[in-house]
Amino acid sequence: MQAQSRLGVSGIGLGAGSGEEEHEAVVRELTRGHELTARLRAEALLALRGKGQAEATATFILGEVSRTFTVCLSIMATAGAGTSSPRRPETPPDSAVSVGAPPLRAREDNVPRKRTLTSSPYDDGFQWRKYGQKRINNTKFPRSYYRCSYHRERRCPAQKHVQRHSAAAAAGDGDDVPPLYAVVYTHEHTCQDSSPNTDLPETTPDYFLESPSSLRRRGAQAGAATQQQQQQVVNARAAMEERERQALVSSLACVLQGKQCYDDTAAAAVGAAAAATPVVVDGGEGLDVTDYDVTEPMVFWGAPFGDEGNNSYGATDVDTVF
DNA sequence: CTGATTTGACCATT
DNA sequence: AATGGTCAAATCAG
Repeated sequence: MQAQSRLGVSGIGLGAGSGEEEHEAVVRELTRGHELTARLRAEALLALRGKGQAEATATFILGEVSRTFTVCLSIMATAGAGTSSPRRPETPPDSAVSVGAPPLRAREDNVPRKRTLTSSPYDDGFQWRKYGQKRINNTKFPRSYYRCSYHRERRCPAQKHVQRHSAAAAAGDGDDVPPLYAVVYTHEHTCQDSSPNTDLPETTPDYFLESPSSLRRRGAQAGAATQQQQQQVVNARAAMEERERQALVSSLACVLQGKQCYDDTAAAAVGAAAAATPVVVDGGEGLDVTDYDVTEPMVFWGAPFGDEGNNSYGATDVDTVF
């Protein structure tokens, strides 16, 4: 593919070019591979959506491939850190790049944010629920606001804002290049941290147990469910999710061992749980499928991005800067 | 019937 | 006042 020819011209052959050039070439090719893997992943997930084990297997394997690229890039970044010349930050794959343009001013709320540019903003391994959409000044496409689907029942604070990036799409290689979207993530997911209901307060507000629309509809009715009934619902959900998780673990164990898994129950559950359920392998070590997402290693959590510029993380960036 | 999405209104911040 | 972010009633979809 293109990568090979590029390797050739960049003189990465034995003894050719400086070490720094070689380093940059390797990073460039790894980045390219990472990017292509992300696109393949998006395509595969689209094609295999709802296909149960096949979907889970593809998710897992492509996640592993992606992770491999990530590890290599990480190693290369570490190796390159000692070089004398100042290195600009690695350019992550365009399928999930840290948005490089104008640094963002810290917000009052001090909420950690990360920005990515991706062609598959909805296949990030988490389940999201849209809660708003807004037209942003001087941009062609509206911005959509999403919250983690477990925002309510597990009080997961994760949010993301998705806005199509028109300039990047227009500058693409052709019609077959998928449009890019700027995604801003705020807060980390906590919905996978622990058993779902242990950290709920004794008096869990109705808000966290039932959907707003459902609450509204039932609000007029007299008999709201007792807290005990609500807790039973939470426990039941947690038990169901735990069963799904166990099924996913056993299925992925089959995959890891190169065996076909014929457990229908497991296979069925995998389809439902693959996207958002952390996988725990035998040693009890967390193996979160979502960690393999290309967005993870190339962006970071921490203090809000940047310390200057405007307060609208991405308003103008998305449509005009790229 | 229930959960998800849409969309205009409202609020907070600059 | 302008703008972005969120809320919540209305609506849609399975």
